[in-house]
Amino acid sequence: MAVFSIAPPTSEDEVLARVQALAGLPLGQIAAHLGRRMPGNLRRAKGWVGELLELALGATSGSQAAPDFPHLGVEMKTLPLRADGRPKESTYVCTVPLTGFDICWETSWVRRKLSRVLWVPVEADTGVPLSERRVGMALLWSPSAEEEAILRADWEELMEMVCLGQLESITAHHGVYLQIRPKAANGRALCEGIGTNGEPVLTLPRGFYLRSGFTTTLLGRYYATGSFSER
DNA sequence: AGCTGATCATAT
DNA sequence: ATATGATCAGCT
Repeated sequence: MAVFSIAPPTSEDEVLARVQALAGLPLGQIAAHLGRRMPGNLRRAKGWVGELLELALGATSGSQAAPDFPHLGVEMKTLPLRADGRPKESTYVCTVPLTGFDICWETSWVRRKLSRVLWVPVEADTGVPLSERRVGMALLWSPSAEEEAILRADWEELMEMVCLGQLESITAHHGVYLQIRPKAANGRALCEGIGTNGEPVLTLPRGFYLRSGFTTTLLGRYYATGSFSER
């Protein structure tokens, strides 16, 4: 079957209708419908599930630095779930601007990315074959005032360290909801950062991630007693 | 078992 | 190299 594309949705309601139609479907069925190859596992295809769902929903992805649904300002994130329904991984948000020019939360990349997110839970229990893992009920989310206040505090604390040349002392232990971790092809990948004396240095590229504890709480509000793919 | 640090693939 | 999509795997 040939790969074909699906037109971008024109409203949030359309996004929701499409993603709700996927709820309960196994990834193998979605992949077959879209003519996508099924990897045996995700070891060498870590982004496969996210790319499949982007295609299925009509996201105009690619590697452009834009939301998945640019016209709607909506970002889509898959959320891999353990057998018990809790997210098993943190969620990558965006690259950390290591040259320190992004100093305003209001206009920050993190805030823009997280302003409107379509969370799409997907079964990720390694005991279940990839093709049999099902899509869950999605959640279209914006941070509450309380959530944003904590995200902002995390971001400001972390970015202050970046700007002050304290990058090398930042570990994944910093931050309540947000953390900074390496985000690179490998340990030899380098980019420019700020050294301890303000001088340019080469360092490992980093990314902002949302802790899985945060996304667990997000889902918990909506899936308190519900089943995986039905509300 | 959960978490941190490291890594994999693809497009531009 | 930097953006997109993330998960892997070793250590505590």
